Amino acid sequence: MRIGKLAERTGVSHRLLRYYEEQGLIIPSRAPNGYREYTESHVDIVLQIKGLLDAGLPTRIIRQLLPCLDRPETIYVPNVTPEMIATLQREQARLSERIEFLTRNRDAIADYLDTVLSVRSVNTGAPPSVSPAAPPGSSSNAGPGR
Amino acid sequence: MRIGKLAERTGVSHRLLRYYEEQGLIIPSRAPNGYREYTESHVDIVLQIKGLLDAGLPTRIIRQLLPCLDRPETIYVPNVTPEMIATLQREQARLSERIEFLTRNRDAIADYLDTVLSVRSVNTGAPPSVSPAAPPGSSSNAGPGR
DNA sequence: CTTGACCTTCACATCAATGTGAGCGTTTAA
DNA sequence: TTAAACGCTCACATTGATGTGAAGGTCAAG
Repeated sequence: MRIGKLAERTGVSHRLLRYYEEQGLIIPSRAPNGYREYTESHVDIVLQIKGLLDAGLPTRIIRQLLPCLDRPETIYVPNVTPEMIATLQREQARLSERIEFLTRNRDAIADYLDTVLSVRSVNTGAPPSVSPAAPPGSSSNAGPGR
Repeated sequence: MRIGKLAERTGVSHRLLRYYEEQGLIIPSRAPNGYREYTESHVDIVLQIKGLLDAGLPTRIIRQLLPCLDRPETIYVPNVTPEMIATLQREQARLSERIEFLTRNRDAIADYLDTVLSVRSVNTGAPPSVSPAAPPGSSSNAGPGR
């Protein structure tokens, strides 16, 4: 399929699809006339990219992650360097941290909503307290942060 | 404390602390000479902001979230509008989505690492080469629409 | 053949999060 | 009293993810 169709299927703009390509995240083939040609699997990949970007990961990392988020049989890359493994482990830890942090904050919001809604429905009495989320490991983030 | 101390305590640069202020995320008082004066609780708030930013939330949203993630005494339920509640509920859902997505991806990375490491420990010969990019048949995990 | 939809590249614009530095005032300590 | 260290504002620079538009090529339908 061509770029317009892929944009429609994924909800990602033409511009961004070209940007992803420029960043080395997708590599469409070209028709004789120069048009980009995408396959069905590109739909999944673009959705994946979109999700990771939305999750706050930079393209630089996504580029490294993508080959590892595929089906098990297709994934043994010949030249898997120790640095690559280290990067993945780091990123895995980073994701865990992020997940924890987001979870704590989501729960804090939930508590807040509970409090507000219950107080609202009763309209009097001392407002209960919710505990805030402590930020994770905090300073000196090794990787080049965003 | 003044801005230098806060920067040191939080690992956030002077410039960013002023930026957060400009964005309405922190509101220090001013000494007679114009210097910003921060309290102890600003340390926590800045750490909180840092974490949320790192988690991919924009300042615009953080601004709305912060009053709900604050210290117990401050949760005195101000004029909380229905729109505010709706925003929070939306953001809560968004956080949940993000958490799920990140979790799936983290687990996918974990699987990959497991595979690679176990293959590595058994592997005695050169692994067969594989097509460099975009192997067909990907359906591992489609991103959540948004 | 012309029109319109779709594609191409190139390039400038924008927004958020940061960095950096200039130019100037304040505090501190030798 | 002077220098170092710190603070202030203003403002331009940069990076990453996007938008937008110009100038033009391809192609199907009228």
